[in-house]
Amino acid sequence: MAGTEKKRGSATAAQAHEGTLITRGERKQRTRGTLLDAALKLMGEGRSFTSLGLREITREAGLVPTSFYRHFRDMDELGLALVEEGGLTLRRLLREARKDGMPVDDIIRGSVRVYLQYVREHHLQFLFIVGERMGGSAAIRRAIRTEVTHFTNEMAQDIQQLRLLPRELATNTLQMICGLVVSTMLNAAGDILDLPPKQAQLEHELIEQYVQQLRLVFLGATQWREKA
Amino acid sequence: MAGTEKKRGSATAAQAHEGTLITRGERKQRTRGTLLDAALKLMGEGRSFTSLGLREITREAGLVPTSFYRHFRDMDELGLALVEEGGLTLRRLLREARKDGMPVDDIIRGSVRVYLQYVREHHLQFLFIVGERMGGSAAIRRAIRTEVTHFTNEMAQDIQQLRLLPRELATNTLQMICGLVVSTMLNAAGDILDLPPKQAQLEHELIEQYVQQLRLVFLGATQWREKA
DNA sequence: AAGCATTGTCAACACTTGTACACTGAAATT
DNA sequence: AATTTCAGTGTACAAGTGTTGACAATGCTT
Repeated sequence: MAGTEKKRGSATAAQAHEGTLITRGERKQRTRGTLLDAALKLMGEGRSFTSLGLREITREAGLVPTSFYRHFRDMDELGLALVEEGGLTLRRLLREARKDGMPVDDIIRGSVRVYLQYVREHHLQFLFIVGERMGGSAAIRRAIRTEVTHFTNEMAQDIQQLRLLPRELATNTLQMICGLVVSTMLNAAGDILDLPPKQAQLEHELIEQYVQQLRLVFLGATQWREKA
Repeated sequence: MAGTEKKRGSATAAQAHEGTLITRGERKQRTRGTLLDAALKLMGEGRSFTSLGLREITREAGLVPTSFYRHFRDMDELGLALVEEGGLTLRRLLREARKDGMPVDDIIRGSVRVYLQYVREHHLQFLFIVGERMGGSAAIRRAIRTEVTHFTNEMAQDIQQLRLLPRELATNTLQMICGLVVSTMLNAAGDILDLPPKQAQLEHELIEQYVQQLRLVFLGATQWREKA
């Protein structure tokens, strides 16, 4: 599953003289990417991944149907590749947030703003993750769940290191809290991406609601006392 | 959409003498139900609604494909009927909870237990609602959202009447809180229904996590102060 | 009792789908 | 320079799809 790299090590005199580099494996990965992008694009047009067909995707990618098999055994395998890609996108979100640091005056509102901008920048990936998280095939749901759990744990770790919450919270508790935060934000992503365009008013209300929800969660977190 | 009742009022000598009542409209609604059940059953076997076909459903229902059109214009319309059915199931949940009253010693854990039992009793409906809430067709997502919003508002009303939270909370705030509660419980339903069977350990941990999350939310709610 | 309305059936249609197999051309290996 | 490997092509097929139209049976109306 991970490490489909072959070894492809030696790399003799491959990408030699012309501008467009041409080593074979690279070309392969490129059209593989074309397939993934085609799937995402179709989802962007309102289709759900589950309803996509192999032929539809190769058509969109400008390939002949049978080429599909050179890259994926079936649609489920392509879906798993998309999950992996999406997982990477999630990590990058945390990494960037960590680097930039959050606005200190209103951490939560700032975070939500940054988050939603990020969601929009990668809206196809989020469309896929949020849409298939509960509706997709068993294998894909499972994979997404794993990815989201990892994300949650990383977030918990970050919060601990940045001391954003009282540090007497047990690790389990912290994870539980982050689970709530993450599911809320995935929910938010789904709602926002589903909004009819150019509805600034509705959008603002939605955002404000999610800001409040997160405020509530963090308020609860600061008051939390471990059970007896 | 609502009120497909025709008038069917007069009801001459219809359900006359035999045990099985046979009035025409009744028969129709019965096979209509068979179609809905067939769709739900197929989902229960791991398929997602979006991936179901009209033929598949009539086959499962023991009908010929063309009969489908006597009841629904297309799959989307059947989906909307399922949403309506699901919405009804949600209301019943609130109604029963209201009637039974909650255990006073540990309201939250009790509620979660009752809720999850209810989810299991109607697992097909929840499978559908939770699964298509973010992944289905635009029309279906919209309908589910409406239904969930209504549910949320009813819940807010109940909480207010039962004085389960400090009554100085603004209506908006209360709805915001209930929104968080509802999305958390839908999330819970999705997780629980996706659990491999006979995994009592995992299940218990999951439940405990959701109990804690709701505790956190209510803790935050009792501490909430309206913004300036 | 006669006529109308409507649920369900049957046969057929034009497509689309996933997959198999043989083939081509060029990159990679020898 | 000769040979092997393999991403991408072309053709073909069996199976499944949504939809049409004409028809049968039976409940409902008058």
